[in-house]
Amino acid sequence: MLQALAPGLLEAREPVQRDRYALPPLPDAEKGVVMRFAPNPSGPLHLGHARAAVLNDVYVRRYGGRYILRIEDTDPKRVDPGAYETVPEDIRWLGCGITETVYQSDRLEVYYDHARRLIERGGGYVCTCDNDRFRELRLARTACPCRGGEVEENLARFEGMLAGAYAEGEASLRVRTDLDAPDPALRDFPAFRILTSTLHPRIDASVYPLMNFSVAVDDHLLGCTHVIRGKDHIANTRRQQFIYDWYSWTPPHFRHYGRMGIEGVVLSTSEMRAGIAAGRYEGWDDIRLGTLRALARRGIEPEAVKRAMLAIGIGETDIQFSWENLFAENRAIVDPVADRLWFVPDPVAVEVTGAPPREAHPLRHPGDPSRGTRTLAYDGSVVVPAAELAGEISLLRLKDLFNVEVSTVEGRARLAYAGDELADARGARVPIVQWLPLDGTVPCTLRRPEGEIAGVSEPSVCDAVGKVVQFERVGFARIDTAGPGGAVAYLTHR
RNA sequence: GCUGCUAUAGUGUAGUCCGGCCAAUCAUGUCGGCCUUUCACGCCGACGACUGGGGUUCGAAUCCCCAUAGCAGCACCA
Repeated sequence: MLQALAPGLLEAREPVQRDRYALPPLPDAEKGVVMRFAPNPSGPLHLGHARAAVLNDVYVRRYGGRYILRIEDTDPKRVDPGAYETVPEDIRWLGCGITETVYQSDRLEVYYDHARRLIERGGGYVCTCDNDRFRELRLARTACPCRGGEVEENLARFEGMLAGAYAEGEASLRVRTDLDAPDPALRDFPAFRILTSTLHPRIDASVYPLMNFSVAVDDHLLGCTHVIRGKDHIANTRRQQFIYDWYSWTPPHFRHYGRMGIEGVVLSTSEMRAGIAAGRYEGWDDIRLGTLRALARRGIEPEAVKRAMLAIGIGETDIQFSWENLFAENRAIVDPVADRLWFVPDPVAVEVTGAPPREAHPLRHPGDPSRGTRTLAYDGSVVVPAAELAGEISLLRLKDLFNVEVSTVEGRARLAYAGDELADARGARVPIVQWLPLDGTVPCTLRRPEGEIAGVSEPSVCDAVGKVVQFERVGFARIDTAGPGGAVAYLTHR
């Protein structure tokens, strides 16, 4: 219509209707990309990891190419053996298109070999200085005594490190950078250390590469074209640049997104582990945690996480992640598919007078009647939420049943049949409440981060185990377990 | 302290590179209304922001400077 009347107007009014989930283009990506997600296997993945995993995944899908999952397990102190299982599981749940998985602990010889080459090029030296001493020298922009050594000597000392000639902490291999670098963090940073006090769960080793070395070597060897990571790595990117320079390698394109704070949950893996050990949390999927498995348990769809991350994008601004935004994404996904079910919180049993038994047939989904109805047999007594009887209410409608008058006799509420007409309830602007037959309920606990709500649900809750349903007038919930003895559901969000 | 990054409504985000089309986009949120046998979904409307101060310019959210704030790094962690 408008198109016909004023075609020009329509066009003018359409200013780049940008896709909320679109990401900016990557440079030099037209011929495909190689990207990686490189977590430390210290525990299950959380929302912070999801951002990196999703951003990289989406770019690989967009441009085509390889997506490497690189397990960065070069610090045995920060390896949780269980994470070798849980990390890939979480990645699978998120739906990332990983094409290959690499374990850094399998590649120690590669790193040793490159260490030798670095030394040969004059880019590395074995340092046996005391830590505090070195720190002072670095701040003073002064070379430490080890820095001037010959290549042959450094090579020999490095082999000594590998052969066990030095104890933990006695020697390290440093990258020769620029002592005048304005940022002290860049001056002759370490590339390898000796660690014997903690055993590695997968390998027998005592000389480990540090992150900046192994990451630079792997990114190059694995052919990474683009690296997207958090802003906290900016200093590392600069450090790694020195390594690329020593080998005359072309570095990948780097992109750093801002810090993401998450309201209300613990994100630190060590803190979560401590809480679980202390019994404060039930496990890694405790719904008060920010792990992906906790989200899954609550009924958050991976696609919702993905969309929320894409909406945030790769901006360099530090942001505060808001659950509201994630919930909105999830609601949009779940609302069209979730079956409706009645959950009566804090149920009160009440007798209803004046109406013979009959059946109610609420729709499974109001937007799709073809999905059918459930059957609830009213036979004279019902349970309703206590909150509905609390006020000065004189009239209610039992949903899909009939209207009732509310009265109080000797301190107890009683309901009396007040007609079938929906219009009466509408006209009186009276609440339409969920109810259940007194003898046809299953005990149901609705668990939320803020606490549990005891209630009852209709028996068909047992058919929905593992699914997200909508408890009408309460919110969406994932049915965790259910049987004749009772059900446990987790509130997803309202 | 040193080094660096960032700064648009409650939250997220577009616009910033290449000043004017920005009396600033979209989403979410909150409030109000409509629809509806759910307080869901949908629809309509309202609310709400360019950190501050200088400068350049006919014109600045956009460029420059200063200030302020937040964050990060300065680990033999990733």
